[in-house]
Amino acid sequence: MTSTKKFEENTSQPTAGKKAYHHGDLRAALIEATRQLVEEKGPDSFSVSEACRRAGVSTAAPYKHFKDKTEMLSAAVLEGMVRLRGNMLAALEGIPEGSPERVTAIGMEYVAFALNEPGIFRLKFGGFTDRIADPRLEEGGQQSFGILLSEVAKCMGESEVTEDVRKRSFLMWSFVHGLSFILRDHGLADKGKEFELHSLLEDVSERMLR
Amino acid sequence: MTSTKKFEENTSQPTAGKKAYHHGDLRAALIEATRQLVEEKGPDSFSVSEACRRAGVSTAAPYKHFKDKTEMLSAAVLEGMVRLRGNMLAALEGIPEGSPERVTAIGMEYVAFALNEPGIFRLKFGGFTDRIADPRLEEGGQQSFGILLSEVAKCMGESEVTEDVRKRSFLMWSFVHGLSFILRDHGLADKGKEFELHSLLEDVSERMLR
DNA sequence: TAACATATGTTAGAGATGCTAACTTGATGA
DNA sequence: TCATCAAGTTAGCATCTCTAACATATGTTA
Repeated sequence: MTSTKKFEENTSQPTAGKKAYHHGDLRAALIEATRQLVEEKGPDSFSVSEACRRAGVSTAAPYKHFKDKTEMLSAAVLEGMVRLRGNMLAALEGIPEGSPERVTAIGMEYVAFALNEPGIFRLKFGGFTDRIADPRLEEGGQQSFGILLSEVAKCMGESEVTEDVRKRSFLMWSFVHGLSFILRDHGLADKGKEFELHSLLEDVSERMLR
Repeated sequence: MTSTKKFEENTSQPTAGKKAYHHGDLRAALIEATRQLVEEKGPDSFSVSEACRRAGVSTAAPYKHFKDKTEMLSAAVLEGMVRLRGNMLAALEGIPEGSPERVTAIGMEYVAFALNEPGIFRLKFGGFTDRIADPRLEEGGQQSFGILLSEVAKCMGESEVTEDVRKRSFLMWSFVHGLSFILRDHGLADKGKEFELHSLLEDVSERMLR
C-alpha cells in the first residue's frame, strides 16, 4: 500500500551464502513477525527485539519503518482488521439478501476471529486503546459496523438505517463482542462447540431482531 | 488477611524526621500504588519501579511480598473483584426479590465498574489472562456469576438453576461484558447517558428473560 | 535480659528492552 | 559516474525486572 515492492525477500536471493545488506521488504517482514509473536507470546510480552531476531535484522532497523513499538503493533492490528472485514464479506456470499442468517454469519465470523487470532483481537479490542490509536483503525471499525448495520436494516425491511436499526445493531454487537471475550478467556473454544455457538447466535439474533 | 497489622504507616510515625526502616504495611501500600498507577497510566505501562517510588521504598522491596510483577497486578485485581461483588450486592438491597430490576441493577454495577475502574477491569477481563492466572480470581468470578444466576432464576420463577436459566444468564453476561468494553473504548462514558444506559439494560433484560 | 531467628528492608548489579545518534551500504537518477 | 538518499549497521543511554548479598528491626526463647 505504501509503495510497490521492489525486491524479493532476502532468503530468495540467488547468492545464498552472502547476506544482502538490504532486506527487501523489511516492513512487511516485521509486521508478520509481530503478528506471530503477538499470537505466540501474547500482546503484553511482545518485544521489538524478538521481532528483529525473527526477521534477522538489528534491533535498530525497525525504527526506519515505524515510529516506535506502538506503531508496529498498530500496523499488525490494522492488517488483522482487514482480514476480519474480508472474512465477514466472504461469509455473506451465498446467503440470500434480507435473511437473518446473514446477521448470524457476521457474528460467527467475529467470534471466529477472536478465537483464531486472539492476540490481534485483544490488541484491537482489549483496551490497548490508549497506546494503539490509529485513526485508520477507528475508520475500519466503523466500516465493519456499517456492514452489520445494513444487514440488520435489510432484515427488518427498512430501506435506511433508522435509529431503531442502529440500536438493535449496537445491542447485537455488544453481545457478540462480549461473547468473544468470554469464549476466548474461558477456554470454551473447543471444537465441536461450533454448532452450539451457531444456535446461540441464532437465538440472540432472533431475540434482537424481533 | 495474611497477618494482623502490626505498625502504623511510616508517615504517621511520631519521630517525624527519621524514616523508619520498616514500612509498616508495605504490601497494602504497594497494592494501592499499583491500583492507582494502573488507572493513571494503563495496565500495560505499569511499572514496579514506579510503584516503589510512590510507596517510598527501594525497587527490590516488593519482592519480599510478591513473587513478581504479575503477582502484584494480580493482588490489585483481586481486591478490585471484591469491590465489584460488594457493589453488586449493595445495589440489590431494597429491590424486591424476583423483580427483573434486580437483574438490571447487577448489569448496571458491572458497567459502572468498567467505567470507574477501567484499568482494573481491563486487567481482569481484557485478556491478560495468561499472565494473571490466580485461582482465587477464577473462583471470585464464579461467585459473581452465581449472583446473576440466582437472580435470573428467581425472575423466571425457577426454584433452582436450570439449564435454561444458565443459558439466559450467560447471554446477558456476554451482552453486559461487551457493552462495558464498548462504552469504555468509545468514550460513551459521558455522564447524563446513565439513564439511557439503564433503559438499554432493561430492554435487554426483558428480551432475554422473556 | 541477652542472643538468636526471622521478616522486611537496603544496595549493587546482571541481563533485557526501547530508542537515538552516528556511521555504512548500495540502489537510483541526474 | 557520481552524488544522494533510503535503509541497513554498531554503540550506547536510560529504564526496567529480578536476584544476591547484606542490614536492621522484631519477637522469641534461654
